[in-house]
Amino acid sequence: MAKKPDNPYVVQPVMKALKVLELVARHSHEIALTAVSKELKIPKTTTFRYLQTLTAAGFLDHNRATDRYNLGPQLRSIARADASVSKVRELARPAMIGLMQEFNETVNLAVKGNGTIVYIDLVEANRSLRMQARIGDSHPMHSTALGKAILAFLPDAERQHQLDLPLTERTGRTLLEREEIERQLRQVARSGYATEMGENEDGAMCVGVPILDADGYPVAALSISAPLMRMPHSLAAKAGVRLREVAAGISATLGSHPPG
Amino acid sequence: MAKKPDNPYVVQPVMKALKVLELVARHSHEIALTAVSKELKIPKTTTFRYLQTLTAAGFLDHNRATDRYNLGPQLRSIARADASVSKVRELARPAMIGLMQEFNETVNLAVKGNGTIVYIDLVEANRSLRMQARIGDSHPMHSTALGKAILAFLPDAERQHQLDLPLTERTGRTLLEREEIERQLRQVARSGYATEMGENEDGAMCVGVPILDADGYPVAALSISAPLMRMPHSLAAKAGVRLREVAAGISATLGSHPPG
DNA sequence: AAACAAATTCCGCAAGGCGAAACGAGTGTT
DNA sequence: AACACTCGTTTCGCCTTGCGGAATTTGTTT
Repeated sequence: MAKKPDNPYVVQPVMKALKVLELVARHSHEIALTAVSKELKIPKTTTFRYLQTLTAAGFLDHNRATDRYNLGPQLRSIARADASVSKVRELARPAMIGLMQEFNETVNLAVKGNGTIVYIDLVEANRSLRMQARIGDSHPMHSTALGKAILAFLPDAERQHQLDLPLTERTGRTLLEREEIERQLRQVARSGYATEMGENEDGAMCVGVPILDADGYPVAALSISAPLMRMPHSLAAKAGVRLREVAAGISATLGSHPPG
Repeated sequence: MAKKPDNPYVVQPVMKALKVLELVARHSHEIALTAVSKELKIPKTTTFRYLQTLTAAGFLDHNRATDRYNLGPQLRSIARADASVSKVRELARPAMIGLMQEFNETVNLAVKGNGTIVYIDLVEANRSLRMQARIGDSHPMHSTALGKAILAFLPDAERQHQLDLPLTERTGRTLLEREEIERQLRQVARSGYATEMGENEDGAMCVGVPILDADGYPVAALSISAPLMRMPHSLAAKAGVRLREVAAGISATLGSHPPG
């Protein structure tokens, strides 16, 4: 009876719904219920339910006028985000290695999550006292140089929205006053780089800059992190300037694609 | 008990599995079973099954080494195909309108399906006797100018594979001999355009040219179709030359993106 | 080696997915 | 205008099969 007895853990409704999703996607054009049902040999009622579910989840789009389905915003959004992350990571990696060698400190790459930044790559300095992050970790925006760099270049509305979220206190130095944060962000927008001194992790500091896409939107951020003791303000400023240059190069390459 | 009683036709396992897919995708990095389970408040066993299913369908990828999951090839493939189709359609539309006005005949745009071509756009001439295709229709490759244009520029291995499939006889004039078809395709490769005279639909003809991506792969084809009586060989040749120019422009714009 | 954590397997229950059939809306045909 | 047809939607009762707690295995850390 089972059509795919390969893996006993395969959930049939899910598998069949994915086949529906795939068929719709591969059709290159909106397709109707009956056509899907016939093509996949799945009873009309069942197909109907899957299409409804996929649509409710945003993976498909239901054209009321023609009663047909095609790819939905959710899938496109996921694909776009994934492509963006891959591309940034790929473009940034060589530059990150260069920066690591230049400063002999850990270099981090992160993208914007929801109220947080998520590390998507990092190149660690070969020192015994190293920094903490792991790929996939997420930290608050307001307590990291990576987050501040992104916040400073976000469209006003979105920045306000982010700052409206509750701000967690990571260390005694974490900035929590709205006024203070906004003042710093304006400064970041002017100088082009953000610094953070023990605001996210005691004894650690970070200098970060945004990476902008063709529309000037901060899709990611690049940073150098170090123990506070190894990175005085003067060196941090120097790092900020270098980061700004490097990030500008990456942004330019990203932006060379005319927006879709 | 039901979490989303909105739509009574929503299939819960499918919906929850899609949430899992979305979470993994949004995580920007590979994620482990337990993390997904905790995040979505879905029992570990169930989450496990969904991850297995999504992986079996190719939507996720399971990293055996780290026992973590991330986006799979299927999703990327769907996204790529979709983006490609959208982009070609968008780029080609103005040119298609121009061609329609120039020749006062229907202009068609199609992509490669599996052994077939699929119409993804068309601009119809305002004449009483018009051609037949509708967006989403698919026709055999070997019996259409669109298909021949694509076949002629396919890598050898793939072209052979396509021609190995059974060739349906659409009209009395449809080419069915392997030798004859291959000879024509070589001619198409030389001249840069393909013609078809009553081989797909009695009384109708078509002139088609390929649209190539940055790698020279024929992702789509552009054609002008007309009743045989209105388009003698001499005019068809003229149309072929124009189509070649127009398609070259579209191909160039497509190719301006360095490959990912 | 023990202790822990995470992934996989097992199993019985009943939630809920399935699909035949009926219904209704829309379209085209005579 | 009435009819026939197709396609999408809804209903309903059967019973498959998905669910999740718990046990087991795997592999990682102290």
